[in-house]
Amino acid sequence: MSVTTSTNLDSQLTTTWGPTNSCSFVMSGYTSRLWPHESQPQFWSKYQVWEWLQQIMDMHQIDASSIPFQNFDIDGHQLCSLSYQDFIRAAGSVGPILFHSITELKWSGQYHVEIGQLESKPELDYSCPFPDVSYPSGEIYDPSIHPLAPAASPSPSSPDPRGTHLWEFIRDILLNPDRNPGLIKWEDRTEGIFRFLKSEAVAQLWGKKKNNSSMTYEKLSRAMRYYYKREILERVDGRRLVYKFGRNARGWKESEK
DNA sequence: GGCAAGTTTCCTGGTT
DNA sequence: TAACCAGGAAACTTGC
Repeated sequence: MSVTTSTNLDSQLTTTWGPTNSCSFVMSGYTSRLWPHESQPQFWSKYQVWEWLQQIMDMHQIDASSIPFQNFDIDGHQLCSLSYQDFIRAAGSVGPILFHSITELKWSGQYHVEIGQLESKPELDYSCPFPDVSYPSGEIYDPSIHPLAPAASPSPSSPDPRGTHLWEFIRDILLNPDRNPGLIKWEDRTEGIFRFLKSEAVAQLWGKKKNNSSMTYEKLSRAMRYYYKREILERVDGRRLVYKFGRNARGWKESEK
């Protein structure tokens, strides 16, 4: 049995980078480690469900790879309709934790409805950092075409009119933190130093973009290392999962925005 | 079809 | 021991 409407990576990515809620991200400000209790989980988007999962993983220090996120390619309404057994089936030993969390949130949301007299649907309340940006429904977000990111600059040696190179893909994730749910983060923004937080997740995203479901971080990192020679990346010795943009990488500096 | 660029895949060996 | 890093070699994909 699967609680997911689709278990393929496509759906997972739609969840991660999906257009529908690309701007609806109050939750990106999760710095307090709280999701908006005002936002009833019934109204969550797929993206928000995914973020909630990430937060649970973080809070309980559970390895994100220990549950199949694609099993949660569902929106808040569907999530709330899952039974305890459904959670067990979908997330194994993590299921009870998820069930407990969502139950609490449902009660919390119900309480807010009662006292708040259905003030407004949370989805309508989301601020959008990119008000001019909209994505056609059903289209997977491609960070390389986001207006905030400089147009994917041609690679130093040859332009690729079709799309993004790996380093541009990485750069564009970094430049769009609201769509970067803890995958990669800047270590030193001014120096161009960044670190992979979820290396395998990034690899899967890259694999999705290249239509290659067997992509792994091992392979991705090999491609990254080829950039050293071309000075698109520089080595950062002694630090795992840490890379630095080199002199031939374009478009990552704030001054270049 | 040939070529080049940019990966992708596999591998061995070293480091953390 | 696992995960990651480094880099060689060959194969593959794509555009020209």
